[in-house]
Amino acid sequence: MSNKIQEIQSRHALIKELVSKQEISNQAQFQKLLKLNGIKITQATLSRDLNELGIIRVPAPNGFFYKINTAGDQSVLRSRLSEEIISIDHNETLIVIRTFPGRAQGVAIVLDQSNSTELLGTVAGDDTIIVIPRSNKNIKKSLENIKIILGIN
Amino acid sequence: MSNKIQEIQSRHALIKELVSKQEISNQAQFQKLLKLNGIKITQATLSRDLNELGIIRVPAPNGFFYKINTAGDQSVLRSRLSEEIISIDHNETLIVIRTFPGRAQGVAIVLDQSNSTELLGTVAGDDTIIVIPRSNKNIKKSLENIKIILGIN
DNA sequence: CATTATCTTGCATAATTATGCAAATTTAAA
DNA sequence: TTTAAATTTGCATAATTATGCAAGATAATG
Repeated sequence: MSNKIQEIQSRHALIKELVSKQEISNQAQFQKLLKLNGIKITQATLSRDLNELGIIRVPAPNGFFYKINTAGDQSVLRSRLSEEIISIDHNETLIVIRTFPGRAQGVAIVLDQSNSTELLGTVAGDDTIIVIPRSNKNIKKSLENIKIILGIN
Repeated sequence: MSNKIQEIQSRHALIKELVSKQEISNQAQFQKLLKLNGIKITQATLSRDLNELGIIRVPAPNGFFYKINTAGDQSVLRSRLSEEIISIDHNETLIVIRTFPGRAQGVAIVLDQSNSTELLGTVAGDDTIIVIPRSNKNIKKSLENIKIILGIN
């Protein structure tokens, strides 16, 4: 059998399919479902697959279930992040980032998740982000920090 | 020691604080950090706390780390305002409140409806609220005011 | 108060997930 | 094709997390 990559990709596709269609609570159950669909792998491989796909186990009132980690996808966007940004400006107290329409939320999430101590937080609308710096005194430093996080020169 | 609830709430607050400020990769490490902050609990209790708070362990390229679950079951939390709040911070001119994902609007409404003369207004995103104080001069007073309104000690 | 019910926690351990290593397979290179 | 490098996988087990149970603590009730 040639083309291992396709084999893995289709297995990953099935895993994502399954996780989105039913509530799976552990890997043993997951394994069974895969088997029913003709995919036989060990728990070890499944564990690796789930981590690669960013599929996580979340607690719920009635047990646990697997779901796709939304934050995981942000890393993919990071490469094109700078293309979504129109301008970064500031006054004495605030930094304002303008983005393409509908992209503010996505960009803001990256800033939030950077956990930079320079930034107190962000609020994003549709195409505008307001960034609150930790202090007004070195706001230029915060600005530099933002540019680094977003990968802008 | 009376008022167990407060004790638990402050422990939960510390847990949320820790998880949002650093990358914690397992419960043993978590336990140590809590101990450094004067909270001694077993791994079992920590496990229960994390599940109650919807804090999950997510895979990353360089290991695992805990984070607050987006789209967590807020049903449990909905009753307790203070449990929805991760941190309250400020700089010279603004106050920034971080909340659980999707809870910023709900918390902001409480602040808005308090009609406090200390607060000019709020702007809320998904998990961040910006509060604008009446004056920059006594921002700490506004901070206290907010904590009273939200029932935080 | 006294009594009962509810809640919280630790202990010990079960349940579950992650991973080092070696074998097998696949891909790349010569 | 042969050889070498890289990738994938299973096995066994380590590492980590969840939980039944009992004891103690707290809250509720009369």
